[in-house]
Amino acid sequence: MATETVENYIKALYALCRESPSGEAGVARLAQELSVTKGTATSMIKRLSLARLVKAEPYSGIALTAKGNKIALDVMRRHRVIETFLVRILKLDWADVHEEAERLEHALSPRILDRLDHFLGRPSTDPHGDPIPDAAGNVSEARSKPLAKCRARERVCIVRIKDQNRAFLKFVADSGFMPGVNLVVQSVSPQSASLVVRAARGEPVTLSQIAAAKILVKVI
Amino acid sequence: MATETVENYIKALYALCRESPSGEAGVARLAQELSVTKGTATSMIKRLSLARLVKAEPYSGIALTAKGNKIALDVMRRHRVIETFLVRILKLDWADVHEEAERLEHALSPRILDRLDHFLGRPSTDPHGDPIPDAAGNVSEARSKPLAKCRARERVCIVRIKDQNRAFLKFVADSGFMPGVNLVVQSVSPQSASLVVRAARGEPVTLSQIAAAKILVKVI
DNA sequence: CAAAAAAGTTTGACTACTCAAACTTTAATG
DNA sequence: CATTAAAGTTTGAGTAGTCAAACTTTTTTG
Ligand SMILES: [Mn+2]
Ligand SMILES: [Mn+2]
Ligand SMILES: [Mn+2]
Ligand SMILES: [Mn+2]
Repeated sequence: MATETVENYIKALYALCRESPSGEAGVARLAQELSVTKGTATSMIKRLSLARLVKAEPYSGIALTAKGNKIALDVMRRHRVIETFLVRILKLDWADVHEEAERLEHALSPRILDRLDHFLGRPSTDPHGDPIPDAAGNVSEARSKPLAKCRARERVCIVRIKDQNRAFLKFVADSGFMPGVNLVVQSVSPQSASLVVRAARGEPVTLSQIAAAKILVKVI
Repeated sequence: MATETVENYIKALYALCRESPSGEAGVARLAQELSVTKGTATSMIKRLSLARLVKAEPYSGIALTAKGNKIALDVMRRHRVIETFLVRILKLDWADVHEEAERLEHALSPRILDRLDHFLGRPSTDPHGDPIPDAAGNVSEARSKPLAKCRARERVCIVRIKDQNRAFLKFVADSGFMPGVNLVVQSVSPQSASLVVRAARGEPVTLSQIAAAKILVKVI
């Protein structure tokens, strides 16, 4: 079994590879993500490479192998099932569960994970709208686009918040926004790089492009 | 925060001190309990001593300090709340939950522990009848005696099974015995070091003194 | 009580993980 | 394209935890 540290590196690598156009991660970002020095990250990459969890050439990009990818998906599955449990059953705050799941994700056995998943009714997404991979590692991401790309008068439904930052999640929730909530885009102002949206029975809220880029929606 | 390893040592020390007449633990038993060598245990004791979690003189007994005691009770609280959750909510087998809780007990934050405890209705004992310390570290052990000490025709109620061994728990459960179950002692045979007991609507079961010593009961 | 057994300690070595700091390679930019 | 800046690597050192094996102290027991 991969150690907690290895699982954290693999999960970070997965995310970095996703968001990089080349599909490869770099040591500097990885180190930053995990709050370790570049040297530490380099030596871990060497170990992961030896264990065939990543493919990496010196001074070049890092990519997960199939084995590494499966571990990343397993950890994400545990993380998201736990978040769902914490919010739905234990009524923890939406904004707090990420940190909690960050530790618990390493302590769940396959048996407990499955029971928990079953108890929750096999949820397909977590409280933030992040898709939950199934036990085999299949992820089905719902089609969506950033709210920032929407036009005035569009009617959309929030499907996902792509930021685990507590303050941001707090702000989003306080504005009445959550996956499943319907919005109307009232106006778009490219000059001020912001847009005004309104939930079903809520006040109009102004969002910067940056904030709106982290809210994924589908047209209804 | 104490590491997972330290928590396991402290918890083992707590149990060993309980069951020793002198109230002190020894390195050999500790090492055996944790499946490490005596040398490893010795060096850990030195570290725990430096951290003021135990009091220990070379070649003499080991005792927990107040600080160490509180950690032991915290870990036991987490362990038992988790076991209760696993059995009551996730429907895991009585005999399996100990191993699972052994890992999870190190990953629960105070916040999650409290929510879980609240969700379960602040249980006072775990599925094996072990008392759950409260958040302040108070334990209230129900008055009880070993089934092995009972006389023929006594009517008793099982309050606790003092053995986490899977095979033993399996046997006990298969015999229909659990905390809360009422028993009648049908006969006691000192010669064969065994006794025959019967649950309300169950077959008579023969138990060795050794097995009966691990089943705590109260007279009804 | 002397010899053997058990309990406890020390030493040297190893893995996993980490940092600081010096160093090398690659990328960016005037 | 020469010079910085950024990215990546190496080295030396340190902590946490572990083992094997030699050693010392205490306890048992014939
Ligand atoms: Mn984590
Ligand atoms: Mn999430
Ligand atoms: Mn444990
Ligand atoms: Mn128990």
